Amino acid sequence: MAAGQTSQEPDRGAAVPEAGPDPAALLGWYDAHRRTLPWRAPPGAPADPYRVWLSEIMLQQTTVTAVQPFYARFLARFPDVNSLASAPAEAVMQAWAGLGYYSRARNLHACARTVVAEHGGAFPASLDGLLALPGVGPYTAAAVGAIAFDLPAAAVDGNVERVISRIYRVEEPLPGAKPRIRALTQALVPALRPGDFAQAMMDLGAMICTPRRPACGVCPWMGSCAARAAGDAETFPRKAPKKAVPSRFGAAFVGVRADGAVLLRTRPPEGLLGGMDEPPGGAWREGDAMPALADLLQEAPFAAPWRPAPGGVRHVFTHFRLELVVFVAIVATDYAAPAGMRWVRRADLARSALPNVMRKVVAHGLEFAGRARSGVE
DNA sequence: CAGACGTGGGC
DNA sequence: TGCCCAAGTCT
Repeated sequence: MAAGQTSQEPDRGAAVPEAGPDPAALLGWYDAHRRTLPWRAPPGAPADPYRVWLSEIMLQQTTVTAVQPFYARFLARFPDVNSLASAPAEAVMQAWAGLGYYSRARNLHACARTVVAEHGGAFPASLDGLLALPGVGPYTAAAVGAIAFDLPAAAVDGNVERVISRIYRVEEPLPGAKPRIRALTQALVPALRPGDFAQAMMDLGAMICTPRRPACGVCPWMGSCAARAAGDAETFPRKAPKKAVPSRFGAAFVGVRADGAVLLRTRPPEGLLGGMDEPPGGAWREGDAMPALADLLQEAPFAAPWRPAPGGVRHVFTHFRLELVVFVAIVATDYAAPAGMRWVRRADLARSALPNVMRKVVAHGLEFAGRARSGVE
């Protein structure tokens, strides 16, 4: 659609919805068009709270496509809350490596242990009980409550914010509009099938009421949508302008043993990539350009014949861009790991808790080491 | 409450 | 390339 003007008031002449959105109409659409997802119980079957909770945590700020393989592997490895609670933290971080937002994994593990220690292994069936669990906020508590326990809770995620802001043409930008959107949503939650209603709202947002080019022509609520009537659905929800993301620069040091093993350490438990593995690295400094190689080399974790691998590694985080020079040094197989670090054999790298940015660093360093050893450079 | 917190895909 | 987006939570 044409985006239309961005600062308009409701058109006096525009068509106006004849009635409010009907939850039953949405449920009817859901029964016919619902997505089949691995964490979803078949129609009419009760949902497993553990699986619902696990999927909701994984899906926070993460696409269904990205979650699917992680969910399958994770569930195979930790089939129930007891197996997760009794697992070591490293195993959980390893299973989460690559999914991002690693505090979710820490909180997931803490949550499983809380459920086992304080709730006898059963998830609390109340909103307050769920909300008290680590990593469970207003959205997740409502989603698990509605889907797994039939609580008439409003699970308001990004999909629902988009759907509701269009239906009612909410002019206030996010995040300020959240309380209003939540109240508007809560008023629609049906006493029967609240879990299906929650999932229907998400499917509607994901399949029909999409951020760009919404398929208003096949929407079960098209007759009740103020934005559709005004022809500017795509401009909702209104959002506060974003800030520019700064760049940071630094060095990573990939120590490679003659037998191919790589030197890794584990990051501190809190903060960026908390609890995840990495090759040792220097500080990441904000700026406009990469510091001189000689300056970066000052931060080498130990003395070795460090050489910069051509190209480096770029990565984009939510709040900054990162550019790393990857220094590589090949050392003897009997070289002892410095304090706080360990040698990880090539075959074991896949089972380490390397976040993707650090996987890129290791791959880049190993590629250069391989070429250097075969004398191809 | 604004900022921290990953990653990959679409356009 | 760059910007936006995706089932948020915690501090």
